[in-house]
Amino acid sequence: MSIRQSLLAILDQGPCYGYQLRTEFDRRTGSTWPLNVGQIYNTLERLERDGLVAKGDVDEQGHVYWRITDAGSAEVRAWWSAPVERAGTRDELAVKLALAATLPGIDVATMISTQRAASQRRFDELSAKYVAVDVTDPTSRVEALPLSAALFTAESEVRWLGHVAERLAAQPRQALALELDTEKPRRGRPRKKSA
Amino acid sequence: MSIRQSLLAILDQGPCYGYQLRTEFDRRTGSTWPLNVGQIYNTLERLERDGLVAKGDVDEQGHVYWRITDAGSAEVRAWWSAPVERAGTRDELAVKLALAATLPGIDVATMISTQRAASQRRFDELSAKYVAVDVTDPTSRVEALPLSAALFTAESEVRWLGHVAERLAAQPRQALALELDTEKPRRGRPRKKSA
DNA sequence: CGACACATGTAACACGTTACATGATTTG
DNA sequence: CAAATCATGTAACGTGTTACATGTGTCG
Repeated sequence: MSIRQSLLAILDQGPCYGYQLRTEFDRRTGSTWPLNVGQIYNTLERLERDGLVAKGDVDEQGHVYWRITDAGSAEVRAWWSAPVERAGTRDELAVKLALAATLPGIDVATMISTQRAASQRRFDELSAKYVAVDVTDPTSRVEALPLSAALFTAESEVRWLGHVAERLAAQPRQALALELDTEKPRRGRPRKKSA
Repeated sequence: MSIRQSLLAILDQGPCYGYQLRTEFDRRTGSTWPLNVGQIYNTLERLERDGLVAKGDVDEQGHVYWRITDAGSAEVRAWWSAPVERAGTRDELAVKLALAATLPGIDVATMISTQRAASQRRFDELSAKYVAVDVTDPTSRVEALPLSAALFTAESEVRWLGHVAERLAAQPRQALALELDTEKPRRGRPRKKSA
């Protein structure tokens, strides 16, 4: 959903052709999340299908311009004014840890420390890059934003893993482990729970 | 990729039938990320296609059991031993903010404070739930893990937004804004950059 | 000429998501 | 019987991702 919205937001500034959209997206995100050019054309077609953009003129140089529709602009306005919702988003690490903690026979402690080391390493790398940002260079300045996002995420991950490790260590080994439920439930409507 | 791996990890404990996998996933994740039952059967077919699971016996009650293959087990082992990679992951909020900061005419400050308020609200809600966890209740205990993950994420988000707001406030208004590049580049090989 | 960047597109596929169809079984 | 749960599946669709085909124009 992120690419759709991004292209739409850029097109809301004025008509663009496909390749240009890639360029614009790239310079505005510090080339942090490279975008395959083909993806642009796919997405534009889908946006057109949904009535959010329209295929416009072709200029002397053969560039195919796309312009946003009113419906598209409305969607962009909605995007800017509404916060990004995180509820319900499956986070691979969280899922993985939840399973590691509840499946019998998994060495959670090792898993956590491995992950923690990786996250810490990532944090260190990002940290080094972040302090190296040159505020006098526009390109570098733009990179700072995505960089800081990743940095905060990594830091939080490290702290969360620390927190979890602590909590888990305080509990009897495998206190959370749940065997597979081999008891075969009868089919049919279950008995009313006795209050 | 998260569902695939999850089902595989559960199946690595022993054969399960489809509906059971849903149940197992649910209880192990505190029903935090509800899984449509249909998804299970889809995913199982795809796992079978990839040779990671095999359709096994049907028991007296008509349950269709699936078992993991050696290749599947190997994949599970690999999953447990390797850290979750975050590099290259597009984060909608980060992308959105990067665009908000670099597209002219967007009120970044408002966007940030709206988002910050939403994230803070979410943090507060999760916080309340987290302190209400009853460690004596197995179900509640399991919920704590996903809850804490979301909690740390929300907290980090709030802090990041604060950080960004601060940095942005310290700069001249719209210092990052980049106009659409309307200069039409000639096609063809570009001139060598003059060092 | 050859390499390379600019530029547009297509086709296929991955995973995740939902809606729907179907039926068995049991409780109230 | 009706409602609810257990249980299996199918079909369609959404976004994102990649590989590939194709062509233009310029620089060295």
